[in-house]
Amino acid sequence: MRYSRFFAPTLRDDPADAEVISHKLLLRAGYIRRVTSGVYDFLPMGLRVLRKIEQVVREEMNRAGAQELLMPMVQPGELWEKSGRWEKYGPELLRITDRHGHISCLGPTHEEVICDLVSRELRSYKQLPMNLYQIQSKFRDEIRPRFGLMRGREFVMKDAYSFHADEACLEAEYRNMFETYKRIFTRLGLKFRPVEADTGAIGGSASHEFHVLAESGEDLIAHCSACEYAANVEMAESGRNIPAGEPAGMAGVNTPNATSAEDVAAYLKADIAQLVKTLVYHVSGGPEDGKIIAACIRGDDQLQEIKLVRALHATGVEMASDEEIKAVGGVTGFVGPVGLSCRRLFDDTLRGAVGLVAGANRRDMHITGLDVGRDESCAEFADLRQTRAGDGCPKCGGAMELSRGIEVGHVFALGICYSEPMEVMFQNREGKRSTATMGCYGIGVSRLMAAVVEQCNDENGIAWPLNLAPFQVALITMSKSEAGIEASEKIYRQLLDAGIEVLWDDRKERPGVKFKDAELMGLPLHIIVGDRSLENGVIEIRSRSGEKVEVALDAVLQEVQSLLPGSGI
RNA sequence: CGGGGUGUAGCGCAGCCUGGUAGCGCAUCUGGUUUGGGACCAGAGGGCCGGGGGUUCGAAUCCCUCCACCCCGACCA
Repeated sequence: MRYSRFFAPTLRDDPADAEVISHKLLLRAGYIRRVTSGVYDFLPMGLRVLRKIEQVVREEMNRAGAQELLMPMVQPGELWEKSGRWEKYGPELLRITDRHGHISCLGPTHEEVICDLVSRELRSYKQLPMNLYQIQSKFRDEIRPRFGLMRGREFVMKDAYSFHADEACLEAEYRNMFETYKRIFTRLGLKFRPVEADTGAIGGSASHEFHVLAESGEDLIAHCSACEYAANVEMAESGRNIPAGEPAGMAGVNTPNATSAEDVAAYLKADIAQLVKTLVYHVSGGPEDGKIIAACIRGDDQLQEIKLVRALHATGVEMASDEEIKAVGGVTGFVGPVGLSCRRLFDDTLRGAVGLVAGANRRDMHITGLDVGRDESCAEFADLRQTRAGDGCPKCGGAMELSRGIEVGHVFALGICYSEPMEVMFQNREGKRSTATMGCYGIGVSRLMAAVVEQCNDENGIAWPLNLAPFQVALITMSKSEAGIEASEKIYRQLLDAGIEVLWDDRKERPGVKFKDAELMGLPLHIIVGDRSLENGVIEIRSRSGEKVEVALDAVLQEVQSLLPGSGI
């Protein structure tokens, strides 16, 4: 491709509305442009990279025995009514009505469509197992799209769905996909970590997320410094960590205007770990739907709401209003477990803890000497706190660490939560009708593009790995001489004939501009044709990372090929 | 939806407080001089100052309202 004809508008300044490095660089280097909130154009360079990522994913999925197909983006509403998700999914599902008044939606995921397809064709256990996948655009009307490709509303996803005659077969495929994902992210050159995860809205039994480690990641993951244990903090089992208080009788104490745990601890000169924070929530979904509950944790801990939701078998929780707190006998700012008229859950850490300080449910009052085991005989305990760095690993006792991650993949063992309502049935070995058991496996392909940039960049721009770069070679012609043009033409032809992707910067620009653009775009190899080296009969070849060699004009192709292992020579 | 912020040329910004009909840098176009790390000189084009309403002789500027975008929280690949 000749740069003079190529549509890759680069920007000198960072766009003001971009926050994270991948968003800034992908905009500046001419890979993407925003169309509307969370929706992007992939310019020619961006599409080239996206296709390369897709190809890695496709090759590994095919190798793992999955089959590619393509399903529609528009899906009929009835299918979602059948699975029960028309009600459950919420406003993230963009619902549309056609001219006939027929209700459809834009697919945020494809369990319904694939189940519908498979249920029509599946007859015998002999057809199983089967793993079908697609690489396709999804639409989720996200509350807050942000960070460019990292959280779009429309995005490219690889989604795979497997069907099995029994649990053991599903487990085998789950492991197969787990290993496949490790291969994919390794081939993409990423530092990543698989972690145990919540199953969330998709549902099912087992689930792992794959996180690319990056400061800009939106997720917090907890991982052991000594063993392999790693989990999303939403999920990570936390150690016991009982505060070391002295037993005492319960007593009331004045704490004027001290509402936060920090204030109370400071006022009473107590260790903040001895405090009990009582958080009051309004529950939605599950057996406690619409009720108010209280959750108690240590003063220096954070409540992990997802854990609370799971403990209640609910779908969500929301901080209760002042009125709701009052209705159960609490006083905002001075809420404590003693005397509340709602269901109360205590974090495991408080089991056996003594000499605690808690709100007294009276203005400007706390109580001291609380002993949950003694004073709350029918207390319920659950793991509610968020894991902190330094906590003991639940598997080996080693120290836990926290890192930020970008979720780029997620595997679920679904069981029959979709196949049952969608009636994906087959005749088993005994001749009986049986429901297929399912797994599903997602990879955020366009998000991966951002994740790679988050890990591969420097002060000059993007630094693509060789196998993902939109062009492997930037041919930079600085010479205006006839010999220089001729040499450039020759190299350009040779590389094209050899199947090497080359962007020939034939623009009438000064050398600095061309270097800056090639570096900003992140092209891995730069071939420089300039009068200075031409006079010595050589051409300069530099890598994006700085190494440089000089070779004779006739040796350029060979040298480039040696630097591009597996480039299709 | 709640909290904070921003909308002025393709990009980055000033002007607004204290109303007088729009400016700077980069980019673009023309001519010239340059040419191994984002050149220089001369000239030029490009703006319903986010939209609507109001106040005023007069609004980018003051008031009301709507919209869009960004950041922090609940969603997820």
